[in-house]
Amino acid sequence: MALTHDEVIDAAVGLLRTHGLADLTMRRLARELEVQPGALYWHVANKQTLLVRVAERMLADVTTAEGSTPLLGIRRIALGIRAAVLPVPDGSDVVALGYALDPTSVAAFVRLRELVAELCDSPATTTAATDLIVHHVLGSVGVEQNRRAADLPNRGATGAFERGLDLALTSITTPIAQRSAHGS
Amino acid sequence: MALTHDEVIDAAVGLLRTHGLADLTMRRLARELEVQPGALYWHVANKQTLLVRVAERMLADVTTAEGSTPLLGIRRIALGIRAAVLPVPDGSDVVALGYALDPTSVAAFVRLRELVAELCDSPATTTAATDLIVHHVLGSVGVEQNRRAADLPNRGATGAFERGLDLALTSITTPIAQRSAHGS
DNA sequence: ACCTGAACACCGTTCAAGT
DNA sequence: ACCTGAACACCGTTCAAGT
Repeated sequence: MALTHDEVIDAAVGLLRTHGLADLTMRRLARELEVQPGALYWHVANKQTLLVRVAERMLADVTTAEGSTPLLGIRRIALGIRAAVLPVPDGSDVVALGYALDPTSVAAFVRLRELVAELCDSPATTTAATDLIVHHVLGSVGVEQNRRAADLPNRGATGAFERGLDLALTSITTPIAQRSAHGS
Repeated sequence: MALTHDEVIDAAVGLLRTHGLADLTMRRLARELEVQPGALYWHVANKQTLLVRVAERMLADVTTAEGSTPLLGIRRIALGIRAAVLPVPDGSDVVALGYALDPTSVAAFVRLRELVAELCDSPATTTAATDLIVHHVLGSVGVEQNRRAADLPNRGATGAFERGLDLALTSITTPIAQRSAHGS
């Protein structure tokens, strides 16, 4: 019975989850699915777009349920994304690629931006604030995952992440009144 | 005459600058230096540590000169890191790896943290704020570089980056008084 | 001390040809 | 429509052996 696109993506996520990016190869994936490597290219254009779909799938279950306030909703989604990506080796690299190439393909990112917009006074500020939060989430996870892969300690990473997130959130709720210096 | 460690790193930076990570291979590097691939392993332990040295070299010339105020100094270093990394394809990936594995190996990161510390009331806050800034810089550059590599537009990227940076800086100078909601 | 030669176990992608 | 077989042009790393 014929292979489907979804089976390919599911197998790719499984491979990433258990072995990391170094072992998520087209050839290994083909072996897992018991087809020849060339068969995959009927279902996906190339490895890059495969990875974008993998990112989508990884974040598909992040809850975007209504919260009491926009700020709490933002916080919950940020924590949700972190929780979804952290256990998947090299997950932050894959999701960062997806965010760069197609930020609207992930519901959690779209919902995050909507909630941020409720607290911002212009689309430009909304974009800047959303990016700040997403970069912090993916950057933090990336550091943790790179260190883990190199057998380095991650002491206090969760606390540091949450403190950084709160700083970012503080800046969104701070009126334009107290603005810091603008150089050059 | 014998190859030196520095010649290897310089050639690696050159390869990255002109062709990106996909073409920065140990074999290609060896060809460039007119040696056999195995020869490189006398000078570097493996590709991963080579990349960490490449990151160091990329940021070696970022100016950490004294500014009038800590805030302006932070801003200048952040812009300097961005300017150094942006023109090097996949530079943000390489530097992010370096920041994760050995954040003290880059003078610009160390100086950035010192300046942030002058505005923070605890080491924990200093860490969170420094990470927030670094993640924003590298995340922004990463998005731009991934999009460029995929022939996607980067309209208004510089402005969006600076707005995000200013949000992050605002949060540092905002007293603990006006703190945003803390959930769960 | 520094490098070559040669091997080992892999890659992503393409494409004629099969069913 | 979907896949095989086979090829093309590559990878990182190791290590005996040479100088």
